[in-house]
Amino acid sequence: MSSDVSTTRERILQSTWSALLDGSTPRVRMSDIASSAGISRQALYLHFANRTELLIETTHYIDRVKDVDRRLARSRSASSGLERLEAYIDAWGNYIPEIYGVANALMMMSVTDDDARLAWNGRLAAVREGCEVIVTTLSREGRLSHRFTPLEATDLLCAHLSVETWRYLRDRCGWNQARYVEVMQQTIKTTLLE
Amino acid sequence: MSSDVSTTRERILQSTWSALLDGSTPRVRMSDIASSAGISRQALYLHFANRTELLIETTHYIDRVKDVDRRLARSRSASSGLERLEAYIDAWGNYIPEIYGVANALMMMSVTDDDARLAWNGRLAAVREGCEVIVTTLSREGRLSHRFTPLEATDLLCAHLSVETWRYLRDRCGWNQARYVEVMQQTIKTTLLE
DNA sequence: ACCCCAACTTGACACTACGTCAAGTTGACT
DNA sequence: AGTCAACTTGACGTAGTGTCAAGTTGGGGT
Repeated sequence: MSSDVSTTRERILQSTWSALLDGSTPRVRMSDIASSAGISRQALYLHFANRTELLIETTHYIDRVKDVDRRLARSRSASSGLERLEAYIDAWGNYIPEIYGVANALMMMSVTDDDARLAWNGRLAAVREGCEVIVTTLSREGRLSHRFTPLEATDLLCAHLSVETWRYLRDRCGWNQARYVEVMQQTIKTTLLE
Repeated sequence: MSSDVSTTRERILQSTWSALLDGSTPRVRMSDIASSAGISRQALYLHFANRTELLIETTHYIDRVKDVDRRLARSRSASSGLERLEAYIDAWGNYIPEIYGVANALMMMSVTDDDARLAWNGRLAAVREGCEVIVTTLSREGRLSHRFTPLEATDLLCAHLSVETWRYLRDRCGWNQARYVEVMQQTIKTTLLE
């Protein structure tokens, strides 16, 4: 029945998330996810058309479970540009660890799979939109550095807050999450503000 | 004869480089490289043990052809930390476009292939060593920001100069190479210096 | 009590790309 | 004329994705 379907579906999504969460596994296969969800590999395809769709649905699952909207709400509702910036860095910077595994898998699929590329571009566009609002607010308040155009400032903010930069400092350099956010707060403000 | 061997080998390395240089190709296959070098796919394995070895040898080929040592010499020979930093950002920032294709291919192989991972880690270690010298010099001169430890400053410098950040600003945001270097010069100095 | 149907299972297969193996061919040098 | 290194062709093994076909199973409706 339909409640069974949704239960299995949730179990698959949860398994996908878990499998990708601990970056230890180099490449999570469909069969890994299936056995971890307690079903056969072929049964995955009764719920998701292919690996890309499964990954995309998993990002939506994480957004729902971790309530990404609530996290970002504080930034949107802040009055000053500076408060918005600080809230955004905090919210997004602390959200990256949650979606990193799936994001990374999607990024790698983007090389060969158009759907994966589109989906990942969509996620980036959403982050960029958030950055754009902040930069516009800062610009209007005259707090934006004169060294960049608002467009460049948005690009730079996105680059600082990219998953790749997070991975570099966390994985490769061994920073802890709190220090990562702290340094990003400092660095981005030093870079972007007048 | 041996001069033929070296000619074929060079032709393979050149083909690999060219094929990876225009990021348009999603994933360059061994057969692509072979036909572009005018030999059979199997003949590649007479010159290189596997795809990873071919990629690693291609990075060395590029280093040789583009004379990476000469490019970095100006940074090493500069007297002040600031001059070293500026020369390094210029040299490395303008070297990234040359090795990006191969670097990216190596990074992607690193997920599944240990040799690729080791080789890429080695390249990063070399860059990091360069960054470390600069940060140490700046620190000794008292010009380093008090916001970070020298270790953190080195990490941040590496992150700013990472291939990933270059790709983000160049590919995704469409920056031109000159502006990328210019903004990196500004941003890194604003971030790291007292 | 019976049947049905959706969710699942098992097993087989096509596809791609890497890497290997074996049996030629070719051409320059001795 | 013969040898050897560089190359060719063709076949095969492997891993992982995705597809197909033929069962099995258990809960619900009649």
